[in-house]
Amino acid sequence: MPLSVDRDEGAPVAAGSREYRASCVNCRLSSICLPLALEAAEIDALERIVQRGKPLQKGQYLYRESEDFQSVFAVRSGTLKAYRTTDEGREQVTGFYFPGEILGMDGIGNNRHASSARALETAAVCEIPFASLETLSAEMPHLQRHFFQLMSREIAEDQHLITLLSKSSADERVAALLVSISTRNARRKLSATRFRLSMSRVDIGNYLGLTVETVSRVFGRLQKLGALRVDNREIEILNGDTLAGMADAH
Amino acid sequence: MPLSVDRDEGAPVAAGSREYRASCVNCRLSSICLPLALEAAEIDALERIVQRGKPLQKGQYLYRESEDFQSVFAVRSGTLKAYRTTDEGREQVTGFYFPGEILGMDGIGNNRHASSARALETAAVCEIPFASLETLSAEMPHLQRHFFQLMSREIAEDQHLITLLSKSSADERVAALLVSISTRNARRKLSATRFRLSMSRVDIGNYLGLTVETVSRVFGRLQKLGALRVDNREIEILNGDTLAGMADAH
DNA sequence: CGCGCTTATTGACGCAGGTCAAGGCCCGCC
DNA sequence: GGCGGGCCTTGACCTGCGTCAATAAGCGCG
Repeated sequence: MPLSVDRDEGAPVAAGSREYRASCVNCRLSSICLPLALEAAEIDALERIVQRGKPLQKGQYLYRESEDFQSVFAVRSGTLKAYRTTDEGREQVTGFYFPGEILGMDGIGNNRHASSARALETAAVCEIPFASLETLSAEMPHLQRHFFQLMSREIAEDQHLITLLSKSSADERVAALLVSISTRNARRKLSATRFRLSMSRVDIGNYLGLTVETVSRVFGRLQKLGALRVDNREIEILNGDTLAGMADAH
Repeated sequence: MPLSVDRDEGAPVAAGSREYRASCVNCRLSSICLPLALEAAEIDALERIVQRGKPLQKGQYLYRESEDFQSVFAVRSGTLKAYRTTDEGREQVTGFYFPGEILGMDGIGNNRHASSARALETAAVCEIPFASLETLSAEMPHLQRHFFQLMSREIAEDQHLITLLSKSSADERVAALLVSISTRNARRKLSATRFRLSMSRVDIGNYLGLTVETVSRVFGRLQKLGALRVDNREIEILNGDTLAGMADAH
């Protein structure tokens, strides 16, 4: 019996049509995605540049490494992973993206995507053409600031992951990921203690610099400790403090 | 006998006064630091907001984690390291910054510095108050774009480091760092094959997620392979191809 | 509703790199 | 120029996680 069910969160509250043109105004995620300080007219202007495509199926690419960079994307529903492929063909997952979060910003630097992104489950995204965003930012200080901030936070998060990879044990890494997912769920008013992982053990391991086997064993250990209940991809956090303690130990 | 000597590179070509107000126009690093497309009037405007402080001595802080964020900084001479301290007091070096490079951008996200920065040797920096930079960016599209690009590249570089930490052996990590330093030297018209490391083995190890002992052993191995000549902090790259091959193996 | 594939768990074993310890060297300072 | 404290190297040993292998448990699909 599943512990929880994720629903389609990005959809405007009272829309439900097959049309993909939803509005930021009605979007439940706008508080995460947009600068709070925008005024109605500004949201309107922004709204006009945002494009909505048809949903991505599980496994479909949103963009691929070294493709021309045109847009950044906001997740409306579902989860995506971003990853880079090294010359020798190995993958490194660089992030998981949940509803309300923005991805693709690593492509701005040299006008081509520095990573690939694909859907971990059926997912919908808003496309934000970067050229328009730049123009608009020059006119709307709040928006400009917001994007500087978003990018800066991405840097700070990457640095957090760097620290994790460089200094933490397998247990600490997994705990940190679970805490991160839990926190981000809470931000989206979902349960912080029960959720379904949208990513496989392989993806988790890849992201955290561990093998599948190790991830699996860590889940086992955390369960034995009573911090967690794991039923395949369903997770219940039984002791958030223990977990948080491990997550930023060291 | 030292293999090479680094000189003060940031100084304007023909200045040499004790005054700290130098000009971007004369700065030999402007091609790295500034957007190429700026016009004279624009450089002038930028120039007016840039502040130059007195040089930092080795070990001095440029800024500290969780201090109020006011400015980003461009390195004029010397080298700095940026690092974060985890709750338990461990350090993680997140980057080394050479002349022409910009640091401090991770503080924009929540108006406080996400890392600390200190000088690895005597160093001079240009301070760029971020509020002024924002205002100016709104008026100068090239500048706005330049900063978006700088931040994006920082993200891409962090992701590179993530991959390195997650997937590479000790040898590969050290090789990658040396290649990176070499490339950045070349960009600044310094020797790509002979240079003096401004950071200690401890810093290198910390940055790469290795212990000092391992770093030392790797230097030994690379030397035995004939890829390198190491004399304390003096490095001579004897076989760049071997090194580059190792750096992005995997 | 059962076949086959992908995903996850569990165990046995080996090794890269961490840890501990000892000794040498560089460099600033008196 | 000699003293002292950091920095670097080297060796011996240990361990956490990777590797390999076998089994089980989910899940789409006919």
